[in-house]
Amino acid sequence: MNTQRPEIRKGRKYDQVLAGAREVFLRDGFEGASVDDIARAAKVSKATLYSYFPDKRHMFMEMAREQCARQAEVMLQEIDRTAPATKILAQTARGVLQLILSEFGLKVFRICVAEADRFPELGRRFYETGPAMGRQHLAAYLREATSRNELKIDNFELAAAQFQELCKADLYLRLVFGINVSFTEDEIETVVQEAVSTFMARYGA
Amino acid sequence: MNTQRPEIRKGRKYDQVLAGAREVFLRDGFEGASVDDIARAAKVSKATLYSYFPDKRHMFMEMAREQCARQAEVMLQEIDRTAPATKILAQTARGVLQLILSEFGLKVFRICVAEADRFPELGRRFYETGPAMGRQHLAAYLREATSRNELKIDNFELAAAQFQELCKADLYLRLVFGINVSFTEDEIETVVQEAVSTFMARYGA
DNA sequence: TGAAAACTGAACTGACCAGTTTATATTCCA
DNA sequence: TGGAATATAAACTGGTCAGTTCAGTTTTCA
Repeated sequence: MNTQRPEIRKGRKYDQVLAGAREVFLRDGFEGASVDDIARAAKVSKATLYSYFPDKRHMFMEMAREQCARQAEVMLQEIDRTAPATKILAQTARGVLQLILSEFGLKVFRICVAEADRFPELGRRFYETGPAMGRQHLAAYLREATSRNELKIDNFELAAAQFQELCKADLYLRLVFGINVSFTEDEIETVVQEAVSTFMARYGA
Repeated sequence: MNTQRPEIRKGRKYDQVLAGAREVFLRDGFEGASVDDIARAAKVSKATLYSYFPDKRHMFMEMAREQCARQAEVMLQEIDRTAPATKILAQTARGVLQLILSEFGLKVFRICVAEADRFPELGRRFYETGPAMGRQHLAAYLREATSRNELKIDNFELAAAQFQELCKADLYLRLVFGINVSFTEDEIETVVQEAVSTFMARYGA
């Protein structure tokens, strides 16, 4: 998936720049963020920014890529792969929801959706390092569980995609469109359990 | 749901204006669309635009609201409510997919997602006239079918939301992030059938 | 038919912004 | 320690855009 190493990094203030970019992009969105603001937030001159990145878009893309990688790593560590399927699925569902319901997850999603047709590379990269990556890991698990007769699945990729979608039921659109700003543990847990139940009703052995 | 009648309509060129707004907003997005372009496309002066709408946002909102209502109406007419559940669900799934995979559906979704936090009313209205409306109709059907023992459901709203999400599996994110521009009938039909199968596995009587 | 309502075009205001340039200053390391 | 790499501040270019204003024209309808 790692298309190629861009190796854009040059100087000692690179991390400051990414931090400033993260702060401003997440606060103001892509169009809303001004490069001058980012330079100010990063305590760096505009010329320095432009020595690291060819333009604002690449600045955003690097910031998003780096954060996604970080978040994904956290999520994978938390999962206990020896437990029974219902437990693993519930853990996975909680992980997915924690990520996509977080402020970071939501803001990056918004920006990537908005920019995906003016800036196709951004959309593609987000899809691949985000949802597609998660789905692949999940599909791999589903294949394992099927091979030891814990689950019964033909189309692993689609089943994984279905599970991901089931996790969002009710909650995600309400968040994305600003009906709710956050949810209680109970609301989340209900959706998690219902997602697992529906999934297991179809795919349980 | 109809918060209040705005009754903004004033003059004889109102429909031209909405048509121009639709053309330009869907082509260029919200930020990308310029009011001068809309005026040009609508063959109307800018001053006339601003006599109908207080600002660009309200222009967009009216356009979107009117289109959503139109699309929803079409969808509801197509459904044969006397058929067995699997058939009705499959029809519904096809309807949902046709709408959300359409150029219009996608573009409006993109714009509403992007603007939802700068312009909360837009997000709310889209959610209510779009996904929430669809879910309500579906939940009402699920209640009927449960009462005649065709289905077995406790939480109608959540089940409806689950079904809506199942319809999107795999396809929707690939469209939103520009991995695919369109899908074959076969791809769609597979997702429809799998959505229905999973749903019925859990909720079939 | 004539006055009121709606519309026009074009200029204007006031603002914002991506990306470049340049002369100068700081930091690094061989 | 001195040259190379890196960073800075600030001005500048060339552009975009929402929304207003106004003098003048067209349409409507009583």
